[in-house]
Amino acid sequence: MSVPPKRHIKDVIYDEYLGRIQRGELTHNDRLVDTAVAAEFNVSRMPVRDAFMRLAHEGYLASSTRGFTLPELGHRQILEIFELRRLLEPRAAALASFELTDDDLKTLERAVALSESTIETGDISQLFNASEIIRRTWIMAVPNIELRDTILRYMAQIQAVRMVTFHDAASQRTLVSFHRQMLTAFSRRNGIDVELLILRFVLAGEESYLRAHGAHTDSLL
Amino acid sequence: MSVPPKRHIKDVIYDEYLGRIQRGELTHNDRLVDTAVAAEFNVSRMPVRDAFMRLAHEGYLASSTRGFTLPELGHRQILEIFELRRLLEPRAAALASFELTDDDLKTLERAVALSESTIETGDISQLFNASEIIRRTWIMAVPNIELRDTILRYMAQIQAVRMVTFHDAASQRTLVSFHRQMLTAFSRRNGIDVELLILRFVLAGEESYLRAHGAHTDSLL
DNA sequence: TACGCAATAACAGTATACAGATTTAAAGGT
DNA sequence: ACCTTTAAATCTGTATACTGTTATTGCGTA
Repeated sequence: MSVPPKRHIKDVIYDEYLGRIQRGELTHNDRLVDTAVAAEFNVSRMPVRDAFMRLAHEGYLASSTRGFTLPELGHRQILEIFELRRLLEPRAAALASFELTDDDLKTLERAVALSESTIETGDISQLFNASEIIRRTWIMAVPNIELRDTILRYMAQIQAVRMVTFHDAASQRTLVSFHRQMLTAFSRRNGIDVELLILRFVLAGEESYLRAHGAHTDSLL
Repeated sequence: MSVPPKRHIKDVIYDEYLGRIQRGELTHNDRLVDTAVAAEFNVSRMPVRDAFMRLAHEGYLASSTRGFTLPELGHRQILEIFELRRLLEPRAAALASFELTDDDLKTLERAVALSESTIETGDISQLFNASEIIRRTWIMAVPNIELRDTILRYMAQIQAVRMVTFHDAASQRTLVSFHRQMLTAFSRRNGIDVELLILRFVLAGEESYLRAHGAHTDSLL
């Protein structure tokens, strides 16, 4: 008989908030307090606490003496993670290129169309969405599970970088152009092209970030 | 006045057991039960539970319905982590090569001498120790903290691989030879040499593992 | 208005208690 | 002896209660 897999409360809460974080539904103003969330779910503080502590240890949340918030990544930390991405993502994407299903490619196609439409509309949040869909689609196709999980771990960095770069028109056009190129490379299941393209993509992201960061810190002087 | 940094019990327990695991002081026969450890430390179950759950989520322990044990890595998982190591460790070691202090190099020198002495004595546990010292020394010198933490996370794989390869005489000699070469490359602070050497080292480890694994599974037929 | 200080509130860490699940042990039947 | 069923022990998940620490608030003072 089909056993309802009896999920633990803490796992339900964990998944729920991991999803919210990864979909960018939380802002830096949100303060998560276990007692409040516990009341919301009609459970005790403990499973919520377990879930939040786990998210904090994994880097998705920052714990303070006053609840949990989104982590504030330092400039240095962001640059360090760019180095990790340069090492991991080209290879991972190349591996994924052989695994993407036709459905995945259709998803990519729709997301790329969405991405390109934002050039006209200037709708940043749609560009956010499109980027996220594209990224998740190929990452989920990475057959090396350990590699995939390692990449998934620095979601917070991706968000932080997007936050500071998406408002720059030049970076925006570059991004959309990369999206189109990714679709092409993935569609051809050309691992070599994908590997090089993703490397260039990460490097371009780093450049955009440095440019935006420089502009921002300059304005503070 | 100097504030004693008031460490939480759960963090003390976490550090204690992380150390024991990383030093290889636990075997697969050991079953860790929070109530038992709690009694040992004269604390309640909760902080011990927090510590063990964290270790489990980080991959250092496997949780079952009956306490925590060392994780049993599958063949596939071990191979996947070898791929991660190929991508990360050459670069990380190259970065570390510029950061190693003279003290670090002295430590490496002693460890390499210890490693070489095991060719005569055949003392496997000493080879274990030497490998661990060498590895930890250069990893701790990696200046990119995110990269370093990522590498430190798959300690369990390292242990598992050592376990199955160290009893093979050929693998043993190869390992000792690599240790000597690492000392040379690190001493010269030659990033290029180090990068290539570590790549070859990881590849050799993978070969040894596959050989040992093949021999083992063959014997089961 | 700005600053320092104490009272207060909010929250995480820890303790204890209990319930649910699962393995091990025991008992009984073939 | 061996399989099946039942009972007991064991351990985790969750709930509730308490404690300690730290941020916040509000008051008094310059």
